[in-house]
Amino acid sequence: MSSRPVSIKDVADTAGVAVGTVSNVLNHPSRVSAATRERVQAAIDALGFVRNDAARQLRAGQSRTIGLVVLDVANPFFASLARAAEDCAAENGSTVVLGDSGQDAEREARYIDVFEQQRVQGMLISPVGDVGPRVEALRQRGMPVVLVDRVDPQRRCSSVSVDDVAGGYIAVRHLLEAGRRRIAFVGTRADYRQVADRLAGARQAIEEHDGAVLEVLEADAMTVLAGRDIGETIARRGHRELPDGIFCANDLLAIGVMQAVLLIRGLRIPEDLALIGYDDIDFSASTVVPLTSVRKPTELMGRTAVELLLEEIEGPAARRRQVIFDPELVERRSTQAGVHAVG
Amino acid sequence: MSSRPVSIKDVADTAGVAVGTVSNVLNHPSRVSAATRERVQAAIDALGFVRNDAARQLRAGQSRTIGLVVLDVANPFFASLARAAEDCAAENGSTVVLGDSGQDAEREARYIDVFEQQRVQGMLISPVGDVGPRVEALRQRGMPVVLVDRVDPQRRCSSVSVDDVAGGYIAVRHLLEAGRRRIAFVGTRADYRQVADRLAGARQAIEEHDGAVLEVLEADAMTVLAGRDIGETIARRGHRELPDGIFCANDLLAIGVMQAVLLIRGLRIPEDLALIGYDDIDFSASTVVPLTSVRKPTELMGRTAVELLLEEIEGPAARRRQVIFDPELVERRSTQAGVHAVG
DNA sequence: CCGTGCTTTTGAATCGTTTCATTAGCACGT
DNA sequence: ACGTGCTAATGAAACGATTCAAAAGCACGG
Repeated sequence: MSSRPVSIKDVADTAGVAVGTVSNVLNHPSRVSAATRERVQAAIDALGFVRNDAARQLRAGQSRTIGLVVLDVANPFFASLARAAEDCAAENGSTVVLGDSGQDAEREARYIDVFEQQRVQGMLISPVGDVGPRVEALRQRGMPVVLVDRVDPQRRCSSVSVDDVAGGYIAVRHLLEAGRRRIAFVGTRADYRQVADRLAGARQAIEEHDGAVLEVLEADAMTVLAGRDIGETIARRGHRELPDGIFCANDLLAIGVMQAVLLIRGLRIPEDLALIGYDDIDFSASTVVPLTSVRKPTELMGRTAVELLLEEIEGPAARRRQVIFDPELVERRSTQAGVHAVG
Repeated sequence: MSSRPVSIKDVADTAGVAVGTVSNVLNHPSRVSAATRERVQAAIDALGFVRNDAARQLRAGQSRTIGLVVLDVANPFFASLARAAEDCAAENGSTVVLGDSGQDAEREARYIDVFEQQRVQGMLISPVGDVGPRVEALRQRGMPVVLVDRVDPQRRCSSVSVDDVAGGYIAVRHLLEAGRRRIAFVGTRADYRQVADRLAGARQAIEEHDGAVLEVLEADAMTVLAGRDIGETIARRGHRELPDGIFCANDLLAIGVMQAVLLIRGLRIPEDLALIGYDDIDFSASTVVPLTSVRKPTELMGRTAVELLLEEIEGPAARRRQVIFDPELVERRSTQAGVHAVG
């Protein structure tokens, strides 16, 4: 039974060198002669020595860890953002540890506290509610913070986010370019700013195009079921009142709409009706008619967030930057051009 | 500009007490008089003191953190397992930090190393490949480890996992109880043990039931697309060769099969064909015909994993336990009883 | 005034590493 | 033999918290 954890001192004794030498083998191998290096390495292996990060950090005053607090790991957006952040951090010799707040402000606070006590190099936070004061306090104590998927209205810290107005614009312009003119927007009642932004973008695209009209349909929720309800009411309309292009505020709604219009009325997508969603969830590639969608540049966001953070870690005086990405269109069959059955 | 991080010494000076007293305020408030406690607290607030976990840990020799290494945070199973583990850990005064190996053995190894250097209390690992030797080494150095979603063949450490044979059995028995007799199993060629186990369970249920027959259909992959291919070949069969119950090795396959049989042949689910999947992914509740599925007791697994780990942390001599859960059936319309159109 | 039995406070020692000024060792030219 | 200029190795100090034996403070009875 192992009695006591193996320390650098034990290694030094076994190898017959001073502790400083062992430390040098670990951190500055070039300063140590090859022979000694080997002897020390042998002792390390024999004893199963593992560096104590607490002591190392205490002395160094800094760790090589980045804390990432996300709203919901189950959300593929955050999952793949985390993946990208980890990759980028690894390339820079750091490690990302993940905390899942689960949309709970209390848990979020706990993770922020834990990470601060652990003296992480910095934090990436996708905040639940208003973390303004909290972030302000962190910054005052010199902790670098970058907001993810949210901008700081007061520009106190850097952030990466996505322009949902641009996303809505892209989506509807795509419908217009495919020859559609009677466009419907399906979303909830501005619960989220995001929905309102997407609608604003949609309006903008419509206004730029003579003869295009936009109709707004309000769903109960952002779910497949709510989408199916909307789809059913659309499917029951007379031929003249049918839209020829539908933009849904997220993919779940779009999938619901698709299920309803295909099955109830037997409408054809995209011939009778072009359909576009938002978020590009995994499933959208696998629907009966593969769904065109708008997606955030997730990997890019993750990498950029880490880069902004490292920038600030290296030069605390660095200017705060709000990086706002444009989302990108993912074209699939649901909006295929050239098959519009002009009615 | 803050010059130097605030230490317990600074707090002591400001409050006019000794460092030991400040430490006592933080860790054993009852030992300190109310007046002093208040004075110290005021100093802490004024200076914005945050405990240095590295120093604390160095002295204490142990942290209050549990490391969780998962195969893929984007997988909802792990996401919700992590959530449950966090809850359970929080109730016991610990915090879970998450590392995503992304099915990459190298990243997995990195996280295990980092967590060991951080001297976490213990680790929960859902291993990529064979972590036998690695885990063995960890254990030798006294690091408690619990495997998740995998058993250690050599029983060296505790584990929580799911009995996929039982899952396959439950699924097919459910079909049989709904009056189906010509059952088809859709899966891949034993890529994963899991698929083989589910098939074994299916066979077992069939054997217990006179007059029931099982047909095995081999898909190219565990995807919606592969399921659609299988569904198409089924849909093209003559009436007599049609199965009346299909068990798919996962929900994606089942969804593909559903798309194909509904659209191509216009078969009715569940009247003509009962369909059951596996995993109970979010989407299965939202398919055109809501899909019956088999799910792992995710939350229970997360909590149990943490409990086993804590058990071992508290009493390193505790017996290793392999906890194997039975999966549970989630009934939805795709297997609804009493609507079988007997052919 | 002093001893006794409390509670409260003190501060040095400790954890395991890194750092860095110092010493040791060695080769070479004079 | 001795200084010079290297490289390699040494070991004490420092990081910031916790712990704990010891000291201080206090109330009270004799």
